[in-house]
Amino acid sequence: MSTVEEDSDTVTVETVNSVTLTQDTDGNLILHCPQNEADEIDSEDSTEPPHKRLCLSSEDDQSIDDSTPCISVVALPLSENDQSFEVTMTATTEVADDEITEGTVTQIQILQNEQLDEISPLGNEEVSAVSQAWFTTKEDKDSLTNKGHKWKQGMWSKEEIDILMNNIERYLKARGIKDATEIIFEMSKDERKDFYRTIAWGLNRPLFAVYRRVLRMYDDRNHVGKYTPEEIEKLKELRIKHGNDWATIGAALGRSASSVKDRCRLMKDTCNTGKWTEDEEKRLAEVVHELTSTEPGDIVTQGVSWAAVAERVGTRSEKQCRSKWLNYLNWKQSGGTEWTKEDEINLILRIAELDVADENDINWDLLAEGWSSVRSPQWLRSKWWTIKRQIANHKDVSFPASSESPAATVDSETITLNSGTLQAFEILPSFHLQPTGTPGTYLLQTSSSQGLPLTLTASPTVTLTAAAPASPEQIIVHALSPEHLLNTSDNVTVQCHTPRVIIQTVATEDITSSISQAELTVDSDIHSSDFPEPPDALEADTFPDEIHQPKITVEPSFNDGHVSKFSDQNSTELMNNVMVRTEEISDSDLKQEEESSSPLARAYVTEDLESPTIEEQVDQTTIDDETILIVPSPHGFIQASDVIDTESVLPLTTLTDPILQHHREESNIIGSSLGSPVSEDSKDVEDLVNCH
DNA sequence: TATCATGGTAAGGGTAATGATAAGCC
DNA sequence: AGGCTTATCATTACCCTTACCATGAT
Repeated sequence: MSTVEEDSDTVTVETVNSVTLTQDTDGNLILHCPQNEADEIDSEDSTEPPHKRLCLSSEDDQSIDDSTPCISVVALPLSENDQSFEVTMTATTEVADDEITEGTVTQIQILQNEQLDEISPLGNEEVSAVSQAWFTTKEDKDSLTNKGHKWKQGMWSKEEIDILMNNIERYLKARGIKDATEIIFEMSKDERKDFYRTIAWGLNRPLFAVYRRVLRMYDDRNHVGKYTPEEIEKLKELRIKHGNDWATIGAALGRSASSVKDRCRLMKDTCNTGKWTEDEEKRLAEVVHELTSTEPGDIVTQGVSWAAVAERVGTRSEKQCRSKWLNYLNWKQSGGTEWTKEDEINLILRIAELDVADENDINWDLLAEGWSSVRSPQWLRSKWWTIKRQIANHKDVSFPASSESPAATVDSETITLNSGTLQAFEILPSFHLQPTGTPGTYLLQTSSSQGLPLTLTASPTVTLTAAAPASPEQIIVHALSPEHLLNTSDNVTVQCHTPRVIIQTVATEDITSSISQAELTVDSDIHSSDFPEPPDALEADTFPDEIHQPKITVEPSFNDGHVSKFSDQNSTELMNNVMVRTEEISDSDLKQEEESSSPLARAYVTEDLESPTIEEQVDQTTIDDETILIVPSPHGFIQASDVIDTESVLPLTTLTDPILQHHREESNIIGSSLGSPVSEDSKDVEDLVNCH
């Protein structure tokens, strides 16, 4: 039991356990409390959050008066895996920030979540064995690992930086210090005692990592930018004069010590620039193999001392050597193949399949293994980064996290390719693809009148099925009569027998041109009987406050179809997948749409560019992995705020046999126009409209 | 004196972004 | 041929970990 108090006031917050009190940007106080250890052992079933144990009391009953802050407490269980919970407290009378002194915080900030497993009975000695320990040696780390500690490594996430900044901000306020640089660069060790420990609260990083991060952040000689030729010249002189005294050199140049150190690493009098000569490449290969005791043709991506390699190569820096080797030479030597569009899609699919919570958790070595067109794990990682960068908002897109904040994770992934293959790849915010109680099972929620192009099977289970596209360019036809959805129930459960749902965005002109030369694919639901009944948890009571909205549950059944499946075999297998596709249309487009009542302009069609006949496609539906669903949105993706009227979505009924029959007749002709990207001929669109 | 806590430096492996250039397309 | 776009190769500023050291307190 620990006691938390606002030292300047009368309110005491008591809990049976240790708590962490933090403050968010809105000024709300966040009380974070780990569940009592005794309750949490293997308690998957014990879903009762411990918030009932919280109690607020007044420290001094007599002192209660108008100035006593009234604090409301809301307990928010965080997740099923995290036995801790979060409490948001709102004070109705203002609690000044500087009243929360550092001393108070020291008492409050005892533990945060399950990683802080050494609960101190007194509260202020132990915070985290990780964030409070200055450890850099292997023994220290092994020791902590053996005790069951885990900590984060690698690049800092935005969230971590936010926590750090908040901590620093609070520290400054508590001490009445304006600028953190005073503490970091001017104060003596003694004066800033506990500074780093205090600001490391809530961060699951070694104290040393926090220290480094803070130094860099507040060093105004860092992030100065590109070195000018004059600076380079001066740097060379200083180097001769001061050797490896980076601090002195940096001070003379107005750069940080690490900056000048790093810059010097890139400079070598004997360094060539530009294209590598054959001789240089040959030398590099020989040196790498010699130093790593490997043979030409072996794949070497780790354990290379690049400084030593560069020394031996002579004409290139360590960075140049490393880059050349990992991005080209090793791959070339070991008989690598060219990277293709299919590889790109395959990469996206495989990463999606990994279902990792953090991009840093991706094992690139494993992913690259046996993939002949991947030049190295490092290269693959940068390839992924390049793909991601092709979307405008990639910086706002967080990687899907599976367990924390369910609604904000899966639904925010957006990966757009501007190549000719996939126009986009995203899980739409509007769909609220929310994890349910069943692992791997999500609730896909749509707006109320939205008719998704789904194929209904036995009610209430709706089955997503896919026609088989022959290439990534294909759009698969799928539609669902809105009446079906609405008649069935307000909550429709859809089970999807596919590895994943990809929600794809296409521009209006893209789909128009697609339609113009498209051939329709017969809608096939031959797998409908294979699907198990949905768990009860997915029924109507899942979202009691939104029962008027159709809900579609998508249950991915991840298979082990990996590189081997996609890379070398017929591409017809490649996109036998379920996709949810949206269209990018402007508001005026929507308006026009309503006026003209021509939803068929965005019909669900299959653009078959590679399969010669419709029959062949139907046969391929036996390998349904993905389906494309097309839903219009002015944003290119459906936002929660989008109002999607039924009119703007093609109902299933318009894709019944007459149309399909019509296109079946034409398919042999159109199907021969392989790869032709755009056709001005809009006959198919007109046909669809007419049929409607 | 030995040990620990704390703060610090240097080396080097690595990432993310940009620049330069080649290749492809119209 | 020339301009434009895209892909690839090369470069570099910055990031992070590891190993090790210094110093003062206990």
